[in-house]
Amino acid sequence: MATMQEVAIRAGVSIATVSFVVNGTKNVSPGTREKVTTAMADLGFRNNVVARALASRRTRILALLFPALEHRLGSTALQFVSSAAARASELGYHLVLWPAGTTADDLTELLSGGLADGVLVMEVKMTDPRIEKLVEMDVPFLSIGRTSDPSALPFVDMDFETTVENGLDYLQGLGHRRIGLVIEDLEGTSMDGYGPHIRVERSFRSGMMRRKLTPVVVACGPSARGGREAARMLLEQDPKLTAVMIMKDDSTFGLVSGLTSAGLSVPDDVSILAVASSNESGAATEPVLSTMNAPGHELGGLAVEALVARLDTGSTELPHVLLPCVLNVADSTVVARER
Amino acid sequence: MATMQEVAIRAGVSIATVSFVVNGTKNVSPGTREKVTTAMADLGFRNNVVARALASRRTRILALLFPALEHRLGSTALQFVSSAAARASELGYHLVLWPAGTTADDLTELLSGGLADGVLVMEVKMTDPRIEKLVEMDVPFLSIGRTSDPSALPFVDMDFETTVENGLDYLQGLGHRRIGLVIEDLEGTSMDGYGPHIRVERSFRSGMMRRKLTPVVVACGPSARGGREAARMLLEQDPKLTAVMIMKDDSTFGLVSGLTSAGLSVPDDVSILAVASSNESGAATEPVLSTMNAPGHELGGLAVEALVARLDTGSTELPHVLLPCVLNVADSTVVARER
DNA sequence: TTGTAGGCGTTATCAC
DNA sequence: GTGATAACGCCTACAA
Repeated sequence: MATMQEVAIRAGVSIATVSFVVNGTKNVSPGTREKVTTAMADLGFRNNVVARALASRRTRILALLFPALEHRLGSTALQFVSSAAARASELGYHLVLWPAGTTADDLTELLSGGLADGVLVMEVKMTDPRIEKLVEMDVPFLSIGRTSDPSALPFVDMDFETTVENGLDYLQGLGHRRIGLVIEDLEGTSMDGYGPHIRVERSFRSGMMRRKLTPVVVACGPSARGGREAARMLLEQDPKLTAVMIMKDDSTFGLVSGLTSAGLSVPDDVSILAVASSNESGAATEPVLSTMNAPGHELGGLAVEALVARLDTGSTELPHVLLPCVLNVADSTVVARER
Repeated sequence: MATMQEVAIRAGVSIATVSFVVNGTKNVSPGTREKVTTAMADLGFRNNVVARALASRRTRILALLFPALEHRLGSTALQFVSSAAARASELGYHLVLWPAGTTADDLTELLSGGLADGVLVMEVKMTDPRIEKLVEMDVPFLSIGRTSDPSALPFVDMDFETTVENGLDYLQGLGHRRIGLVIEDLEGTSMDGYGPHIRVERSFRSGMMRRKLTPVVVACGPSARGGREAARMLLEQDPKLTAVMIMKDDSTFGLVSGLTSAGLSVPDDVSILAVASSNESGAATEPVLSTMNAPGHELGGLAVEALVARLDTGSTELPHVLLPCVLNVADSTVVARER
């Protein structure tokens, strides 16, 4: 790991010149450029990220905050991360994942050195201390998901309203009129107030009302057991239910098995539509689930693009990107049949 | 974000003194320490990580490389990451996840600046270019998992041999003699040659032989479909199978359903033992699976400890830590019944 | 116990 | 087109 100094000496030029060719900051005559590049190659020069960061106040590093570690990184989150990393790389940035707690303390510590040029925040809650901290510290950021009042903040997010609406349209088109919704039970957890569930429930209720239908909503505990319990509660509220939308991948199997245990067949008696899911998750169940796939891939790329645009161009406009899930019909949804 | 300089001025001391109290590098009289700390508090001083890194050639950052992004981060990997992050934090380090590709190129770029003091490598393959690169660059690292010849390298890993042995003991103790193994089919993928599957298969075969039993091994494709297919293949090889060990969480449900479709009941006809799994994964199936839980939590902590020990004490000894999975008996394993 | 001053490896502003 | 040369913010002998 040679330094610029060493390269400069070997190339017989000044250290400044080396810097110019490394960064393309200024015009350098083909001759000296040649000398410098071969010197770099000979010495195996690698620009020192830390020194560069100190001098230029930019690292070309993007930090992706995720309170990970509390629940598993689902396949949609992974899609998001991976496409974000890819896009960042294309744009000349590096993406690192920061397993920061939900609190904002140790976050401060790292950002204060300018270790990252910008920050992506995942798993945003309706009111999120991290966001507040970022605003306070004046660090360029972009959130995936929205706080309760996101109008003044840059974000990309799933368009839950449209997603639910499309889902209801689809199910209604199949003749379903008694439709239930299963969402995750996050009361009392650190994820209480988490946006998606709230937005989905709200959209579901209003969408059903608008259709003159009665919304049946159930909160679902963890894992398969939670799903089975949800099935029981759903049937308790409406024994004649013919369709269920569920936004909780790890409980979907339990839901199916709960319905089956109750003597109902999926999809013949009850259709199931998994929301904010993926083909991969859908394939894990039998029958293969019809899903509304989370646009994790697109959002990841868009998030990075928006953030980098802000960084590179200094553009100050606030990106507000909303993408709905896209319907993928498989084997768990069929035409409604009265019971 | 005040600088040390500013703090020094406000406290009426030299910048060096501030540095001493910040780092505890030297003794400082209670009086001046007091002045400095209040000055820091007043100004909201935050140590600049980048500057510190440049001057001291250490960042107190640990990079965790994972080729993530190719398959989802399972719950055991997550356990690992989260406990590693926690332990790092306790030891005064920060853990960042680096979604580096399997290749070693962009890895070089970041490490060359000394951005991370040390590196943890996950998902190590039998022969791994990243490891080679790290050795070449002389970056302190520790791998989770082993290359094919790890004797000269520091690692922590699951003890697959013991795990399989214990699993076989347990099943044999229940009277099972016709036991199958399902492992992931990684041929031709970038994970081909990946250690765990190879080690597990090897241990299984030799363990069965030693018991004078006939090993039945099946490679399993992705998702539930793969599991069903695996069930078919297993029964094809031995229709009288009474137990199956499976190391592939996302296909376990498919395995169960495949066996069920074949008219076999789990666990009455066939016991199932999920290896390198977790209670969480086990609960996602019906019946709840007996599992051999991956020691992800312990390994995460140990990995960080070992790496930090090497960093802080300059200790040069090579940690070779092996931990077996621990058996958790649930509802999918019962006494063998002849068919 | 505290202060002085010379780096750490780049970037960037001026001159030339 | 190139080359000095201050920063960047902190660490750390070495002095005092």
